[in-house]
This record gives sequence, structure tokens and C-alpha cells, in this order.
Amino acid sequence: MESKKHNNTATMKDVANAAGVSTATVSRTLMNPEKVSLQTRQKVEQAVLDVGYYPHNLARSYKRNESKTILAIVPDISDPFFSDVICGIEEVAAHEGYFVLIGDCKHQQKQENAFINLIITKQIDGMVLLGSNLPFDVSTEEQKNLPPIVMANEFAPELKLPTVHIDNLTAAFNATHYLLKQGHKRIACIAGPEEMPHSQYRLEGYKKAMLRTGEGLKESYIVRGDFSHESGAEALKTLLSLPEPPTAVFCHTDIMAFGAMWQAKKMVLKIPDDISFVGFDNLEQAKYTLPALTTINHPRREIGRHAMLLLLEQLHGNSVTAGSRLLDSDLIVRESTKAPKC
Amino acid sequence: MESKKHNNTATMKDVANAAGVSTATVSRTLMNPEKVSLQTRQKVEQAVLDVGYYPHNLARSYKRNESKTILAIVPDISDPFFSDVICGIEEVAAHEGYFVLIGDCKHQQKQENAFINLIITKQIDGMVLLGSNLPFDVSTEEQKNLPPIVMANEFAPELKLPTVHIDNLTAAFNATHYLLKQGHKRIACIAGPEEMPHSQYRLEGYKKAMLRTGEGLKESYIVRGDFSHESGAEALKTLLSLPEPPTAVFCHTDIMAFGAMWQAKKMVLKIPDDISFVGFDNLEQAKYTLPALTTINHPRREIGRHAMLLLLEQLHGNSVTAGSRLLDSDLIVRESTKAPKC
DNA sequence: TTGTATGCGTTATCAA
DNA sequence: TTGATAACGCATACAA
Repeated sequence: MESKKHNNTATMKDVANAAGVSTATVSRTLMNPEKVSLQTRQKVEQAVLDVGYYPHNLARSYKRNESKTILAIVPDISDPFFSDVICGIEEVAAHEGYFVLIGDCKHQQKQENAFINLIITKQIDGMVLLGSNLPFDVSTEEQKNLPPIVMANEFAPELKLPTVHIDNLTAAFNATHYLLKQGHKRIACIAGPEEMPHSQYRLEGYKKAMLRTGEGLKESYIVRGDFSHESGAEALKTLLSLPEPPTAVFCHTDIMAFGAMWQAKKMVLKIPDDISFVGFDNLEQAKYTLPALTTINHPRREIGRHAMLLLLEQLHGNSVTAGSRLLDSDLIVRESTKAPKC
Repeated sequence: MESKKHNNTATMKDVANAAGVSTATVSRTLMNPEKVSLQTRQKVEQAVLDVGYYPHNLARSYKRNESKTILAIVPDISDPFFSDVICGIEEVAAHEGYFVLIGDCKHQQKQENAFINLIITKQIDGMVLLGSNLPFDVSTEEQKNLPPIVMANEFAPELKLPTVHIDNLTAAFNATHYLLKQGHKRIACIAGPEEMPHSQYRLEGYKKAMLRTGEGLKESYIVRGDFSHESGAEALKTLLSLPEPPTAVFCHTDIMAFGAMWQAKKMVLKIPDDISFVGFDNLEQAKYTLPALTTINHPRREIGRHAMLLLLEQLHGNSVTAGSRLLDSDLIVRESTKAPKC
């Protein structure tokens, strides 16, 4: 009585009894209806309804060695950026009858085992990685045979995984180029952490654009942030204390741009008259800053969708090559940018 | 060969062979180590490592009729509000060895069946509801025996579920009362949709506070929004066109407050000199508006944690009474509020 | 077209 | 303390 759960679900045997056939026939009716006579099929289908039968997915998964569940490994769910990507994943997963399990990596200690366990025991059929590395030893990767994996947004070429993301370099180039076209010469860059591939490419793009001008590159115009609001504000302070402060700032994320703009306004600078800002991500809020932020659109939802599509491709048995799938990302011009005063 | 998956995982039998014992002993060593002699235990543990054995959780779940997985049903993952709650859920779930499956309700058509299937087939051990209603017929609720369910944030008394949320009425009362204390008399309220319980209670709180003053309540000061930025901005326009525009506005969500403040600034009003604003939720960004928003702190993460704790309680076999668990929510005073000019 | 029998990997019951 | 064995619910190879 004790460990007995509330469990009176109808099983296949019940259906078989009700329909007066064998369980094999029931199973067949459910799996390959065409292999059973119309007559019995109807009998079985009626019986299914009568007894209120639902297939026991756990048993089914176990038997068929697939769970119809995929794992999304995400660095931080509460980051709206990631939750948008997950949203896209969820969307196509649900459409194809897959469930998505969320694995948050913030508390990394014991998670590692949990994840690998999940994989080895076939509790998941595949996974999509939102962060830039696997949550377990790559060495074990070869030992155990992993299920299909795709990366969404982040990329790590050394893992040789199918990856969907945007062309960060080009996007950053375009953003910077836009400022140059407007006549800005002193353009600064509030960059992300050095170790993040995204930051590297965005910085490359910025540099490439700057080097094409006569002005060239000024190292002091490159300040690192950590993607946070605060770091954006701090970075701007640093930039404004320069002997020749910039007239425009390209920020590697909208959040840092928000921080920087906030700081600028606190220092009673007029945006965009005194200083222009370009962000990166096109977060919801970018429309609602004052002035509205010019930024790079980052198709987060689409990234999630494509990644899941790529995963499904493999789940359906088709092979998929490693490497990048690039999604478009346009510059969205709003009111935070303007030609410099002089 | 065809349906053969990449599958060379070690099973319990392999361990048994390697250790020279029976599978029963292996199982016992894993489940109840104390019931096996030290000698054999060591043998088995060594064998486990040697053959690289990991328990097949699918089989285990199937046999034990529990999946160590819970389902979080959420109206919209990409809403930062919900993702914070999920974060809390995830946190304690992971700590207790549970996985969390995400069910987004946006595409409701087929989801209903998917969810109920998940439940009936015991693929999940319990669920936490972030929205205000079950994603399937409540009538079927009684037919099928549902696993434990708890509600997080939203509440629906008719479902008779354990629920964790904040005391919206008191919080709204406090917010309004704070404005009154500052000397405001013309205090408006930008409310949420009528059908949302949250909005109802928040409106009650506002009314209660207003009725305690000599001023009383003015229906024209209550404007409905839909929680969106736009609706906040629109609402403010409406309020400012009144013959006696308010000197302070209590908004049912930060987002609407952002919209309203944005609109106010566009109309060249000074905040808080010309008009004060109080929000509700304490979103990350509330710190970074100009001026920073005075708002009610909504312990989203904590709500998730408590809800999961409550669920675990039931999962562990302890019964839990239906009804509300109230979490604290304080008013956080920042710079968007000030005594009225006259 | 249908039924019988077997096995998936584990846990639990019963004897030994 | 340990081992044989049945059972969980389903899918399939094989026989009828």
C-alpha cells in the first residue's frame, strides 16, 4: 500500500480484452494501422476510447529506445536572450511531438553528471547547446557515443557541431560602417569579454571598418565590459575621460548600450546630438529607450527554430554536416544615431 | 542493422558478470548499499567503474513508476517574468535530482493532448503551473488522477491547488499609500486586464488606499492596459488629457510604468517633479530608467523555489493543503516619486 | 490478417 | 547475505 501510487491507467491488455483481440493486434493498430483489417481496427479504436487508453510513453520510449525529448542546455534561463531562443526551439519541437527539457548550467557542480547520465541512458534523443561549451568533459565525448547535438547562437569550431548563428563580424562591420558614413571619426567600441567568440568577431568587425578609414584604429577607444548594464555605464565613463572623447559608441550588446546611454544622460549629454549609440541584439526594450536605440537585429527566435530543425533532421536519420548556418541580421536605425556636430 | 542505434552502453548484467554476482546483487548495491556485504559491495563498485556502467534511467523510471521529471507549464517562456520563476524552479529541482520539462502554452492547439498524455503516462511526477489555468479540460481532471500540482505566481481558487504568490492587494495598497503619504491627492492607476486575478487584487489595494482619504475614488483615474509598453503609454495619454490630470500614477506592472514614463518624457514632463510613477515587479531594468523607478519588489525566483519545494513535499509523499502561501513584497523607493508641487 | 512468445533493463519478492 | 525469477507495458519476429 505504501509505495503504491494512484495508478489505475488502462493498459494495452485492457484494450485487447475489451476488443477481444490480442495485445499484438492492439499494438499493430496503433503503430501500423494499415497492417490490420478495417474491421478489427474499428473494434480496437472503439475499445481504446471505451477503456480510456493512453499509451504508456515511458514503456514505449524504453522499448523503442527513444524518448521524444530533447535537452536544451542553457547558461542562464532568466536571460531574456536565451529564453527567446528556447522559445523558438520549443515551438518547432512541440510541433513535431518532441518535449524539451531545460538544463540550466548556472549551478554547475553536480549538473555535469546529471546531464551525461541523461544522455547515456537515452532519456534524451538529442540536445541543443546555447552556451559555448558542453557541460561535461569533452574527453568522455568520444568514449560514450553522444546523440545528435547542435549549437544555437554560440559557436565553438573545435567541437565540430552544426551551428546556427549570425555573422557577427559582418553585423559589427555594418554597424560601425554606418556610423562612419554618418561622418563620425571618433568611434569607440564597448566590447564584451575577450574569451567570448561573439565578442571577438564583433570586435573584428569594428576593427575592420575602422581600419578602412584614414583615421585608423585607436586602442584606447576599445573598452571591455561584461555584458552588464553597470559595465556599459563604467565603460562610457572611461571613454568620456579620454582627451579626445568619442562622438559615437558601438556597443556589443543592447544591455551595455542601455548602461552607457544611462550614464551619458546622467552626465547631461544629449543623445544623439552630443554622442551617438549603436547597440547589438535588438531587445524588446531597445524601442523604448529615449531616444530609441539604433541596433543590430538578432533573430533569437529564428536561431532556436533553425537549430531545432537541424536537430530534427538528424533525429530523422539524415546526416547533417558540421559548421555554421548563418542567419541574417540587419541594422535597425532608430534615433540614437546622428551625424556628429563638427 | 537499420533501426539499430549507436548503443553499446553497459547494462547491469555486464556489471554482474564482471563482478561475478547476480544482477539482483548489483541492483541492491546501487539502491540499498547497506543490505550487501562490504566485500561484494566493493567488488560491484569496482565492476561498475570497469565496465563504465550507468543506470538506464528510462528502464528505472519505467519500473519504479516515477520519472524524476516535473513539468512547468508556462504561458510564455520568453517573458522575463516567467523565466525568472522557472529559474527558481530549476534551481531546487536540480538540487533534488529532478529535471524540469518546459511546456509553453502559446500554441495551444495540440499541446493539450501532449500534456495530458505526459501526465497519464507518468512521464512526469508532478507539475507547476505558471499560468492561471490548466492546459486541459478540468472535467477530465477528476477522471484521470493527476499527479501533484502547484501554482506559482498566478492563482485560481476554484482549482483548489497549493499556490505560492505575493499579497497583491496589500502590496498595491502600500504603493498607493506611499504616494498618499507624500501628499499626492490625484493618484491614477494604470491597471491590468480585468480578468486577471492579479489585476483585480492590485486594483482592490489601490481602491482601498484611496477610499481611506478624503479625496475618495475617481473612476476616470483608472485606466486599463494589457501589460504592454504601448498600453502604458496610451493610458498615460488618456490620463493627461483629463481636466484634472493626476500628479502620480500607480502602474500594475513595471512594463506599463516604463511605457507611461516614456510617454511622459516625450511630452516633456519632468519626473518626478511634474508627475510621480510607481511600478510593480521590480524588473532588472527598473533600476536603469531615468529616473530609477520606485516599484514593488516581486520575488519571482523565490516564488519558483517555494513552488518547487511545495511540489517536492508532495512528491515525497507528504500531503500539502491547498491554498495560498504568501511571500513578502516590499516597496522599493527610488527616484520616480516625490511630493507633488502644489 | 492475427496470435504467441520473447525481450528491453530494472527492481522486488521469495527462497536458499 | 545472496541468487533465481517474475513483473512493469509495449513492440516485434515468428508461427499460425
